[in-house]
Amino acid sequence: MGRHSCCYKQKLRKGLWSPEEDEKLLRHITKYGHGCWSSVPKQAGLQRCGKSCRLRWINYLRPDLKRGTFSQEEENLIIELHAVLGNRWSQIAAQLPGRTDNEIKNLWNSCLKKKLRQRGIDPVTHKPLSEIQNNNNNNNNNGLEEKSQGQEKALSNDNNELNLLRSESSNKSDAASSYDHHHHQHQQGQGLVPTTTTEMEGSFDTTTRFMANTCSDFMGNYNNMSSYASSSSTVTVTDNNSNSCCNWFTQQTSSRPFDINSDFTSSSSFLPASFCYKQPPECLHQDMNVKNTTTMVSSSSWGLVTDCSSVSPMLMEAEEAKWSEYLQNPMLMLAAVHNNQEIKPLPPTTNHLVPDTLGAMMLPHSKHQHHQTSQTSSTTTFSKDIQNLTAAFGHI
DNA sequence: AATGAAAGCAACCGCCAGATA
DNA sequence: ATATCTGGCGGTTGCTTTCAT
Repeated sequence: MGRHSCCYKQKLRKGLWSPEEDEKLLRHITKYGHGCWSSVPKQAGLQRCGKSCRLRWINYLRPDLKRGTFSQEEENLIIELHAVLGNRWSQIAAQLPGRTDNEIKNLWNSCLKKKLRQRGIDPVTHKPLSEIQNNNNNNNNNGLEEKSQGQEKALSNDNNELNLLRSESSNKSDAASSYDHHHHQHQQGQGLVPTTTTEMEGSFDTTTRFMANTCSDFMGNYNNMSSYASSSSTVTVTDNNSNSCCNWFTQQTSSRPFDINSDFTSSSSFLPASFCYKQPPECLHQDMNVKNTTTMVSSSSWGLVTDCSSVSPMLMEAEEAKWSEYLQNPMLMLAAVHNNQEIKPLPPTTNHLVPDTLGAMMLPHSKHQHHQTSQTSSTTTFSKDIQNLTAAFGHI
């Protein structure tokens, strides 16, 4: 139990991936999709287990990965999300496009925990350390509390942390200012919450920003464009009617063993049609200069031509958000908590949509589609995905 | 320059849940 | 109903790089 059958097989390579292996895997997945991961290594000619291939793709080869150092805003977001979600790294990662759960987990364990302790905040409970010590002194029987550190207790202290984060953000670096500037543009482009623009012009209001981002998530993984906007090669495309928006960007791949960007943009045979667009959809207005003739689209941008107007009221009334939405969009919960709104217990059944940061449309065998499509070939499902994309964009 | 410690990071391990045979 | 397979997640390990002495 616990060990996958593929791991029993002999002669499977372990350890670091070579560039040749990366290229094999990348070529295979971009051409056929991953389909059943257990069959990927055989089809791709790799001496690896499917699990290893999956991990390598998710954590390193995915074309929508951002990489690079985390911005101050990203760190703050992670801290706040951790206060709400605990060690649910995948859910936290879902709120940070281009970041992997592994990356965030590493950051947390190696850096953020330490930072919080230095600020006098317990990284587990998100409470002030002094308070924790007092509790320990007053009540030695705190084992249960430690274990249940849960979210309500963490949330009750969230304001402390928020204040700290806000004060830190008020002294944010130039880079962070740039980040906000771009984010502001993004917000305007989205036309989501009217109050957002005003608030963004003032102090950094995380909750407002989260809500805006959450709206984007809710409408199809179009989220956190600001993180892409921090890239010098970002192209923002907005719809003047404020009902749809788009952010076209080129991938930054400087830290990679080989230049995926150049591969993707210069070698059409290496790239499936759905990955590459020669030009943005005609219905969109391009308001920034394009540095590359070929533009990559983040998988998290799939479905970004959406009508947000139907969602904003829901977000503006977080109290109407059901638990399924809280689970789906933790920022909704965070926003509700910040507004002192009641969060009712989890209903017995939740039938929520789960955002897939990779984009279920792009990769045919996401968790929620896998079993529906497992009977069909990966080629067929990929074709369907392209059809979906065509439907979403009108044309490719 | 050498060396040990610390930090950063990639990858593996073990477990779980859902789907399928 | 049960066993098996598979994808996914969080915890952990171990290697590499950076830093301090």
